[in-house]
Amino acid sequence: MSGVKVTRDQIVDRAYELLAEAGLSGLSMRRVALDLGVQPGALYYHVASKQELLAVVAARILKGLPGVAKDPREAAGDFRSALLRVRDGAEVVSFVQAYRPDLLVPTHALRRLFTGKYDERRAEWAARTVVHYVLGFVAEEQNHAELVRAGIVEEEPAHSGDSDEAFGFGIDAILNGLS
Amino acid sequence: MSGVKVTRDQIVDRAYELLAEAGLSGLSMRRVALDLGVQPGALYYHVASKQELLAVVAARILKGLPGVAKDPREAAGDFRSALLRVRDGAEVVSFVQAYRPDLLVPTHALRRLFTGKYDERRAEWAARTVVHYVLGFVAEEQNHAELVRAGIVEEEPAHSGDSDEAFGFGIDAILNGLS
DNA sequence: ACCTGAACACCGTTCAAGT
DNA sequence: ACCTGAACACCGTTCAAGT
Repeated sequence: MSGVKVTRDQIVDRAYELLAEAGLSGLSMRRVALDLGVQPGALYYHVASKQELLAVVAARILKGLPGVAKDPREAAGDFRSALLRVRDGAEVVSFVQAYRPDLLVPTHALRRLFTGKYDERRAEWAARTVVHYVLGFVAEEQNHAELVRAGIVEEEPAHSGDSDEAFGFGIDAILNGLS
Repeated sequence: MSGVKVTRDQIVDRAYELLAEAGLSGLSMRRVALDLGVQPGALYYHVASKQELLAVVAARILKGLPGVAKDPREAAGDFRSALLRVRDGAEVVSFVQAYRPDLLVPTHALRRLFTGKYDERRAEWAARTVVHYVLGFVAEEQNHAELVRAGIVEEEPAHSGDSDEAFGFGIDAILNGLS
């Protein structure tokens, strides 16, 4: 009836907010449409598919990450922090890395940091090694958090600083081995 | 009408086959029920939820992996091979690692291998570092493969041995840094 | 150009009722 | 004990028709 106008930016904004608030299972095309006061089909005039939408959302998750990082350790930490800011952030970014690897800033930034020590091929591999570790680590953190939230799994008594230490242990080992 | 009997094993078997053949998007409770000639609701007498079913399927994916591996490098390679044998294997195992970490053999095996060099906490961290890397690496490999299969992304001309080399580069660096 | 209305082909899960 | 039938509350995507 009404014929409300929607922009691509509004769609991306709402999708990002839904992801942050409700996680990946709460982010549906139909819910985005409902929140924007529009029929589901209307979204497909602005966005080709949910996958394309997720790619743009992933880019937004990583927006603000330094294109040129100081050192790899800090870059990995910033990467993890950005992922943790949004529910299921690692899963979304992990998918997009396979979908549109060019959209992901951290890999570029890390590759540049290794370009001095290695040839181009190995610098790429080194960057991906770090990225894979971070994504794997945070994916487990967030999957666990989702299960706790759903009441399927009980929270472990281990205090939260523990996972920071575990994360640090891992990248230190990796960066150590890479140099 | 008919009242066909189904066992939990049949359900798990069919779920595993569907995953291997059609990937995670092809594995639905309704499809499993259809293939077994039973109504969807019947499955819930044998299995609490799809998540529980996935946990058992994940255990089957990793079945046959040595509980006591020779060295970490070989253990990591075996782990990757097992994941690659089934479509979306890494994603399924990644989820189950957060759901029921106790079910996963490779983490145990790797932890044991590090128990000599480290105290208990660090041995656990070292094992998880390797596991996170392997899961992250294979998840990207398989996500990419799914997108190629769906025709959403074109296959890259890089020959397949390349990813073996990239994988080896990563674990070598990690294991190097861990010792 | 952009949206509605309505459909298509699906999901996971629950539960009274049947055997 | 185990299954059916049927519902509940959803999905992503397409597309003729309207404005």
